[in-house]
Amino acid sequence: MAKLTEKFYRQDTRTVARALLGKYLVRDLDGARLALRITETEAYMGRMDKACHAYGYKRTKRTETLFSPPGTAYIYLIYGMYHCLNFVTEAEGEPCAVLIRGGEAVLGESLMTQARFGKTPDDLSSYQRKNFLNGPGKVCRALSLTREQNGISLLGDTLWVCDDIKDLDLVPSSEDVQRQILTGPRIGIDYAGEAIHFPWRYWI
DNA sequence: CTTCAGATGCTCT
DNA sequence: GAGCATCTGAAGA
Repeated sequence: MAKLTEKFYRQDTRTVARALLGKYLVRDLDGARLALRITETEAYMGRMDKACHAYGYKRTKRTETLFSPPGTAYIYLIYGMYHCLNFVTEAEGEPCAVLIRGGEAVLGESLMTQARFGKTPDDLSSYQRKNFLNGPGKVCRALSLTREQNGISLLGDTLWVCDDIKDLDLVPSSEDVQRQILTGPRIGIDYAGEAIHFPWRYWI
């Protein structure tokens, strides 16, 4: 299994955020395998980024995970009922991360729709189908990720990223080709001062 | 297609 | 006590 290694995550956070686009996020759970193709990410640049939870090396119980080695999953609760999945990046001790904002289901879609709506794929509305994984809370719900998985390693056996769909014994579709990367400001960070406008959101 | 209100609980000041 | 890296269903255009 061609799992991305720590070296991949130990790069500039924006480089990682761009490189993750088109790669496959895999979740193994109770003997089942779920996978999605990553289509949207955001870079959170640590000590000098007012949008980052650990801005100025702020160290609290919640941000402790950001100080873990690159390749660690940082998962936190947001708005009382949703979760956001991040990958810790850069050298250990630099509290930087990439937020996984969106994807496309590749494997285990029916388990994902059950986790999201308690329905089979065929029973989704067209609106639900069209907007299935276009948000960080949706990604976590579909993959059954909560704070219980905060701090797990992406080098382990339950959650990881691979480069190529063939690593999952699946056949590439025309949708899987890498398309042009677009950039823009990050979402939902109105508190972040000048950092509001930094174009550190990436999507394909 | 868009807007809108409401849900819900943890985190840090 | 305030605010939050959000989502959903319902209603309107």
